[in-house]
Amino acid sequence: MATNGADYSIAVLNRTLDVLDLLTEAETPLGATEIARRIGTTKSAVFRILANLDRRGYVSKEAATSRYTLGVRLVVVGQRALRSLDLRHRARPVLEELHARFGETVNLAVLNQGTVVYIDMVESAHSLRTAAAVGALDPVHSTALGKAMLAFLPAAERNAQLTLPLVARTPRTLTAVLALHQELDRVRAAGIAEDNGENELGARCFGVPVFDHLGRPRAAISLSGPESRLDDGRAAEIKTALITAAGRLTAEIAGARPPAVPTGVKEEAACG
Amino acid sequence: MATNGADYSIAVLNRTLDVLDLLTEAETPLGATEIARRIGTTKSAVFRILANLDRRGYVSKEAATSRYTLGVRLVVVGQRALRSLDLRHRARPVLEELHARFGETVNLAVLNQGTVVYIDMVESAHSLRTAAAVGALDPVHSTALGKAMLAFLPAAERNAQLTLPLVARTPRTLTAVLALHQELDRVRAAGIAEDNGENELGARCFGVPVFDHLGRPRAAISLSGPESRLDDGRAAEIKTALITAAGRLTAEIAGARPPAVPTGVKEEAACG
DNA sequence: ATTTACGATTCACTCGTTGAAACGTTCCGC
DNA sequence: GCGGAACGTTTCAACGAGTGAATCGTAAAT
Repeated sequence: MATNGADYSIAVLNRTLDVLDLLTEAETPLGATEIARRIGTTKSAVFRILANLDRRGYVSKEAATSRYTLGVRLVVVGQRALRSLDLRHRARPVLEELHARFGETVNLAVLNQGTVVYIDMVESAHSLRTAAAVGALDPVHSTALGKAMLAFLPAAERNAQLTLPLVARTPRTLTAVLALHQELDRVRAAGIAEDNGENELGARCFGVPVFDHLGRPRAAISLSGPESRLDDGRAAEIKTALITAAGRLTAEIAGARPPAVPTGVKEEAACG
Repeated sequence: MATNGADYSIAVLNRTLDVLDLLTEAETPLGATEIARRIGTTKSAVFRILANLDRRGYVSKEAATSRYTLGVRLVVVGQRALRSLDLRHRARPVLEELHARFGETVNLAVLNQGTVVYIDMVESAHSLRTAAAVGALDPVHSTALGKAMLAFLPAAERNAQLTLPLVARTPRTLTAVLALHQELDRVRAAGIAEDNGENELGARCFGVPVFDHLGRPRAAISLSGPESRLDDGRAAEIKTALITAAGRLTAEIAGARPPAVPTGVKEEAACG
């Protein structure tokens, strides 16, 4: 499809975001030349962009080495972004309730740029536990959270969210697109996604999508823990509880909606 | 002085950061037209900027109303920015130690764009306590943290960090530039800044700067609480402990340095 | 001491951002 | 229910602005 091509794209702006994204991934401060090389531009362009970002506090230049890091202003903006996610506020009590009932780690995540972004969580008190962090990222295809949202996305968008090739996080990760799509069919039928050591060996996770008022998956909640504690005996109860919880959340953020398993999410524009 | 004028300024980029800064301040989602009006540009420019930011997840467009909020990607970048502040890691034990000893709220902050940015804190366990949040902002002129850093900044930069007019947070806030400079002279002489209800009535706070290897104030730590508990009796002990703690931190981040009260920070380039 | 590589700076070119104007839609008041 | 206002969206020609190749000075590497 696409009348597109280059939309409303602004070159400088995209390069700027490339710089920020690169600095976000980077483990260590980066120099202008290296940044230019990695994002495929010239030194001078990057240099000027960095000068602008620095002046505004969005990046920080190490005085000694002239290398750059993410700036303090991004902490301010990021915290503000986090607090303004009202989804997070509404989900809190639901997460806490699930945590109280099962004693395992409970997560809230959204889909962003083809990755799962953790927005909130309540960690298990067990010493052996799964743990994520706010703002942390995980692949869509190897997590219950990702698969839960993916499954209920219109087919076109679904593919757009996949980063090919599907990297194997563990030997169990589904790396074949076809296999993943079949898995997503199962998820859609069951209303719940499952991850058995596909993202991290020994960890099991159940994820359920939360929908907005248009019936589009806007987030997902999950419960995760070591396989040893999440045996099939407990699984059934947990799954039911998750589906109920997600339904309640959907009902709340969507206004008034069928809270149960949404069965009818058809491909593309289901306006019937 | 300035050969400047417009430096390496990039128009689109500055406008983009204006948009982000505006969305950061905003309490509610904003439309393109309103943003344009507030930052003084045309609708179409803002619209295109927003389209670009949206595509990258830096802002989020409410599907229903076409109004914009800070995006999830900023949560990711912001959390990363926070974690990459190694100052924060190093300061943690110092903050915890001060908190353990006095049982009051202890803060770590840096100067950014003329405001105090809280980077980390350990909150008092008392029910009546001062409380800030990571990423929160406060004025430089009304806080002990701000005054502590301001006092040791070269005169030129000091003025650059002041947002005039100095707004009165309380009746006690110093709003006269001259009075503030006199206060900063006292802070410089004492090596510690004090805030007696200047930022919030009933709250008292002591702040000490932390220096980098060039002797420039890079951060400040503070201890704050209700005036009722921070009486002059305890103040002396607290002040000494703060100065010692900040000295230790300075020594650590600056490499090896005179950890005690830095007395000789002269105006401009003190390379003697 | 020599070399290399980096950050910083310059400048003419031209490509891409600009802003005014117009379109379609939604929302409000009458 | 109807007019109007205000919004988000789209278009387009013009010129201002960002580009990148080349250069300088400096700091690290051999």
